[in-house]
Amino acid sequence: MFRFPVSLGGSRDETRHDQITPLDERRVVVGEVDFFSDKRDRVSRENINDDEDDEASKVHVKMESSRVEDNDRSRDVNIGLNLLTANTGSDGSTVDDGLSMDMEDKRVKFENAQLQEELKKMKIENQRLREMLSQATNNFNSLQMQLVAVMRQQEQRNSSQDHLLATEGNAEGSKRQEVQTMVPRQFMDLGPSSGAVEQDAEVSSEERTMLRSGSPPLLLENSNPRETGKRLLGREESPESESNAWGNPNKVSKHNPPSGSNSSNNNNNNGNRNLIDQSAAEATMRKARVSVRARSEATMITDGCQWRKYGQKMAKGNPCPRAYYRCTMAGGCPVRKQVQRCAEDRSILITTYEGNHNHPLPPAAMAMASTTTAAASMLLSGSVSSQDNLMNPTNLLARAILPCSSSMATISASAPFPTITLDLTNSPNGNNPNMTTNNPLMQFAQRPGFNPAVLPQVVGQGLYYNQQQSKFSGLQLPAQPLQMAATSSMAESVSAASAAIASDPNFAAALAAAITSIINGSSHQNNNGNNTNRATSNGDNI
DNA sequence: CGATTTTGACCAGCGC
DNA sequence: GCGCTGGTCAAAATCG
Repeated sequence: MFRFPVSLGGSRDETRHDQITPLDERRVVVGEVDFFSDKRDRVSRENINDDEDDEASKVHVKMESSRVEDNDRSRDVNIGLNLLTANTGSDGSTVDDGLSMDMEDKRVKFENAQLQEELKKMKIENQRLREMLSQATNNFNSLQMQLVAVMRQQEQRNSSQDHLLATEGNAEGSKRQEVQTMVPRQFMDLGPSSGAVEQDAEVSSEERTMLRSGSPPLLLENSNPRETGKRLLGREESPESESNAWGNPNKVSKHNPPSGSNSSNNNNNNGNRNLIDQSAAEATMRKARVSVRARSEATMITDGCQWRKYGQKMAKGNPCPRAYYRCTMAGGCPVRKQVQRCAEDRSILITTYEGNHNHPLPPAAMAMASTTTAAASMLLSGSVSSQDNLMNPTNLLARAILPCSSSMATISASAPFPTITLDLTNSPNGNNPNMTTNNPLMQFAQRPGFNPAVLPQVVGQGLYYNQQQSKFSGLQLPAQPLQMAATSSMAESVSAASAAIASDPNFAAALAAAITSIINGSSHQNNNGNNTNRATSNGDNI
């Protein structure tokens, strides 16, 4: 377990190495045998550097082929000129030139055929290498998930018996078994394919209604029905993307009283369960909000995404206006955020994220997405029970996301939306003065030149899971065991952290230490007297 | 000229 | 029913 972050990063590197090395070797074999000699003939003439790597040589191959064609054309041109000269002479010379031209043409055609054949081979090889790469990536993900499952098992073993899950009855036990088997499966499904997004869009509103009708009130209360009716139709997003927009659950919630009386119906729908789970999780994730408090003089924290401001309002009780932004990195991306300065301390910028990106993200933006997604998962997973102690998954996950989060991650019970607040202001009146010195993250954050507004990127850096991952992270479904929610959230958090290690070498050491401390601490965590986390479930459902 | 921001209007939920 | 509020829209203005 201690080696988890390191081994993950290492495994990823090794995986990459394992992937690349044979590929490179293979590529060298194919490339050198097929092209190198041919290349030398021309390279010697063209003074092309022989020290190119394989990728470059691949590109160069294409250039070579094109150059060959150019040379062929030039030959043709020269021949044509000769013919013109010859035509001015005797007929015999014309015949001779015609014969030589045929020979030349045949030779050129043969060379072209050879090159095309080699190109075909290269394409096939390239395809095979891609398949190998994707397979290796899938293997990596599955292994990662298995690791998370193992971690979770160990955590369960170490956790006390009065865990809040015990309150959910014995039936939970069987569900736990399901969790441990389903989670890796889910991760296996997190491949690059995006088809499931469309699948979600195809889930009928009735199914969603049934699903959500069994939700705890938390998952239902946040109806945002503004986007129903005419406005819904008038939105710029396509109907398909509309299903991913955060307005969609509102329509559903309108149909569903938050009574939770239909939960039995949900249990009867095991056939469509996975599909429904995903869509509902997605909807749930959209409703959850993650608020990041950071000290920044800028108007907006840097989170790597492209945002377009679509509104500004004066919020009650705050002299500072609240700005509304929408993600513009992809058309129909449902992610939005609100930016507002804190009324009490205007140096604090409060950024509230909502929704999940439906498009790949650059590394910097992945950070925000992964942080908010993991935090939302954390929030929702912890919302199932009113019991709150250190064994509550909320706290576990808070520690996973922010090892220093015992006093940094708070969940609002009063907000109209379930909102988790990641307080990165590190205010002097913080609850845990030792936090910043004991925690690698905060040590990192305290480095000179570190912008606290970018901390979310650092915390969640690298979780390159798009919609698929978001769905996975949102598996906190009403009919799903809480354990599953906790596991998935934990998995996501760990994934985010491990991805960060792999993607940000400068921060690898600090994060590795942080994650190590998390994992290590999970086995004996009830002792934290400094925990002041107000991780309470949203009040409406309690 | 396209993208982004500004800003007033509009809509729906909620409380009284 | 009315007013308040939060959230969104969309035309105009601005920016690069």
